[in-house]
Amino acid sequence: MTIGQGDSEQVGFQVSPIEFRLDPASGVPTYLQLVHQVEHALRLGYLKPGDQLPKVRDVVASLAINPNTVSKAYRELETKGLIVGRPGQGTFILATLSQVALPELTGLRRSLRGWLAKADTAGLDESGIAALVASELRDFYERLGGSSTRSGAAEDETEGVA
Amino acid sequence: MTIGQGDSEQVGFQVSPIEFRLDPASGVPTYLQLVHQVEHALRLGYLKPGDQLPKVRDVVASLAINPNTVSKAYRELETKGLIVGRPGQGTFILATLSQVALPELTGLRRSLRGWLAKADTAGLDESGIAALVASELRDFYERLGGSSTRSGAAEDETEGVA
DNA sequence: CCCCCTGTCCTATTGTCATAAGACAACACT
DNA sequence: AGTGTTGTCTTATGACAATAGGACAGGGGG
Repeated sequence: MTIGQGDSEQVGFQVSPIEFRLDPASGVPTYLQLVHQVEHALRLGYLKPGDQLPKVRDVVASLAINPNTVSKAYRELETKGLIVGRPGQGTFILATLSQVALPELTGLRRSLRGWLAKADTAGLDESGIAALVASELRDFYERLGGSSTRSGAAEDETEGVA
Repeated sequence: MTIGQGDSEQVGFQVSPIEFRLDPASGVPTYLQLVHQVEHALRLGYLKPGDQLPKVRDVVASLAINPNTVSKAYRELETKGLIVGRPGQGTFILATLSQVALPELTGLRRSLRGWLAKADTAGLDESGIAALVASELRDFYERLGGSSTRSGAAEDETEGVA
């Protein structure tokens, strides 16, 4: 039972490997939160070309928002060339934003978890950690002025970790 | 009498120890960005009770925004009991949100900087780092459900990168 | 073929954000 | 007392976000 169309590859996930969440306190528009979450997943390799995004009506049901809001988010992602919507089938990933190999990313993730545990132990709560990270992240890239140790230029959107 | 503890000297800073910044791409309303920045500074100890915030008209001048927007931010902070506005004088910090002693926070900051450098070297750009941090931060507190693990002191430096 | 599912589009309405321009009230200093 | 500074408030206007409700178009399976 193959799900994939006659395309060159197969899917593997009928249900989406991503689950949207909303943070009403962030102040970020709903449609932008959806956009950011897809972009984040693309950067971290959680989503790859061919993967299917949640169906519009599913997102509507799970988040209790308006179809137009989801549509606006998907439209924005499609404009960027990241996804494509196919009526009757669903919405699918086209490109990737991943920059780092999986193993390296796993290492970074693990050490970051260690730091988080340490921050938690020190008494910082989620807001405090977010504040500290946001502060250092800003300082870090302010000091660099855009020049990374590697190469790479991208000045897309930035998302406050708050 | 005014609220100032001492009456002759309490200053030390005519100019505020905080400087507002705006990120138009974040989607966060301007007035909320100001609110968040003050709260962050309070959590990290950059601002303490008695400190003076930038004058409304100064913020207006430096950020090129409307006085009403700054006023809305300050009003929100005043409602929360964090600051107080005194006509003719300025706006001042009332409470603190700091949760961690300075030395511990400094340690956390240092190891975080190390991690950031490592992530940068690995090829992650600002957006990628923000994505990774946001992802792990969410996972971390999702797993805890709100219960912190603070018991002992943190002594081990986060792995790698000194 | 027909029906259902999918994404997409339309109009209208409501609420919030940000702006402009001006006025007022409390305080410090001369 | 008078002047200038500072925070606060009012009114009106334009833009955007999100909603409701309905309609249309492409694709697949019975």
